[in-house]
Amino acid sequence: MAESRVSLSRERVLRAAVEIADGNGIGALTMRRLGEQVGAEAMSLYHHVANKEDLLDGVVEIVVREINDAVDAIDLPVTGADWKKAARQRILTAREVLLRHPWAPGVMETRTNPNPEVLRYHDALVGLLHAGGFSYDLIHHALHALGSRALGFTQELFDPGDGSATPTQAELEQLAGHFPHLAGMLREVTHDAGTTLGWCDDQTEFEFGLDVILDGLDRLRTTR
Amino acid sequence: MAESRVSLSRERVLRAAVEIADGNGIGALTMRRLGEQVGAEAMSLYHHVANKEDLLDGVVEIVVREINDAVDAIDLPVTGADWKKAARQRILTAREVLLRHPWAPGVMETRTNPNPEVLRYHDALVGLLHAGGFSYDLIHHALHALGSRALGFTQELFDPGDGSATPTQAELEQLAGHFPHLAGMLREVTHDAGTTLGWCDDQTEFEFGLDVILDGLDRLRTTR
DNA sequence: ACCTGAACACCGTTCAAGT
DNA sequence: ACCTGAACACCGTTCAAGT
Repeated sequence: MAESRVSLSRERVLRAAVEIADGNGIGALTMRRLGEQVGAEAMSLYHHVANKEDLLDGVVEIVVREINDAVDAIDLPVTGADWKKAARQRILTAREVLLRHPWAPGVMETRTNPNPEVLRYHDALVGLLHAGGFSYDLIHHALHALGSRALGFTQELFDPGDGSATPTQAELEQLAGHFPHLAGMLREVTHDAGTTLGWCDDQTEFEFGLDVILDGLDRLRTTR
Repeated sequence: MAESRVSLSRERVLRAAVEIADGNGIGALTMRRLGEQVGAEAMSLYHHVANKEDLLDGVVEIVVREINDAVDAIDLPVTGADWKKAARQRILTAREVLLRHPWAPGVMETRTNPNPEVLRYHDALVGLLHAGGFSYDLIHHALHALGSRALGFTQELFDPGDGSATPTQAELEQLAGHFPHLAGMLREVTHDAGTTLGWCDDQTEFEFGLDVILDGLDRLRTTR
C-alpha cells in the first residue's frame, strides 16, 4: 500500500522498510520493493539513505529504539542485590520486542557500524550494573559474556527438532545409528516432556541460559 | 589458480569454495568465481551442488569436519569432575580452527538445515557431559545455554572500539555526553589495560564467558 | 553423465535529465 | 532540493544443446 501524499524522509523510508520485513521477511526488503511501498521510484530512496548498508543500519536503529522505549518505561531504581531482577526484566522486555521482529537478530549480526540506539541500550545496562555494585572491569567482561543475550536473543545453530515437533520412533532409531548420545538425550527429554506440548521451548531455554550467566556474574560481583 | 585436469566432484567444489572464502572473504564466493577456481563454467557446478544454499551447507560441513578431526585427536577419557576441563579443551580447539576461517561463523548462522558434522560435534559433547555426571535433561539445557559458544564462537554485536584501538581523550569526552556510563567504563578499563596492548582481547573475553557458563553448569550438575 | 553458452529474472547503484 | 527513467555491472539460475 503506497502512501504517496506525504513527501519522503529518512524516518518514513526506514519505517516502511521495517513494515516490509515484518510482513514479508527480510528477503522482501529490496530497494525497488521499498520504493513501491513509499510510492516512489527506487532511486528516490538514495536521497534519504546512502545505500543499502545504511538502510539496514537505520532499520536496526528503529527496532532497538523500540526496545529502548519499552525498557525505559519499566525502569526501577537499583541498588545492591536487586540488580539481577532489574537486568533480567530489561533483557526479557528486549526479547519481547524482538519477537515482533523475528528477522531483526539476523540483520543485527551483520552490522559492523556502532549504532547509537545499541549504545544507548548498553549505556543504561552498564549504569544498572554499576549501581548494583559491579566494578567497571567486571561489567566489561559481563557485556562480552552476555553478548547478544543482553539484547534479548541468541542465534541457535543447533535445532534438534523444531521444539513443537517430537521425533518419531523411527527417526530416533535412525539417528541412534550415527549419533547415539544425541539420540539418548532426545529419547529421554522428549519422553519427559510428554507429547502434547513441544519438548523444547525457546523462551524457557533463553531464560535458563540467561540465569546461568546472571547467577555466575552475581557470584563474581561479591568476590572480586 | 584453476586446476582443470582433475574432473569435478562435490568434494573438490566445496574445498575450492572454502579456499575462496579463506583467501578473499565470503563476499568473493560467487558461482562464477567458483567455476573459475575449479577451471569450469559456473553452470557445471550445478551437477555437484543443488544450488547456492546447498553449496553453503557443504562449506560449513567441510569446516566443522575440520573441527571434529582436531577435537577427536585430543580426546581423553572423562569421568566425574574432569568433564569441565575436557569440554573446555574441546571448545577452545574448535575456536582455534574457526580462527583460520573467520567468515565461517557468519555463514553457520544463516544455515537452517541440520548439518551432519554439527550433529557429530554435539553428539560427542553430549556423550562427554553424560559421562561427566550430567542428566540428559540438564545436558539439553546446557546445549542451549552454550549456543554457538559450544562450537567456539560468539557473534559480538557490541564492539566498543576494536580491542587494539584505545579511544582518545577527545573521543571519550564526546561519548560521555550521550553515554556517561559507557564512557565511565571505557575510561577505567582502557586505563587499567595500559596503552601498549589492546584493552579488549577477544580470546580472553571468550574464555571468561565460557567459564561463567561452565562453572554455572557444574554447580547445577551437583544439585539437580 | 558431465559440461557448456546464451539467456532470463532479478539485484544494488550511476548518471544525466527533469521539476 | 528532490525525484525520475534508462542504463550498467553484477547476481543465481534455466534451458537447450553439445560431447
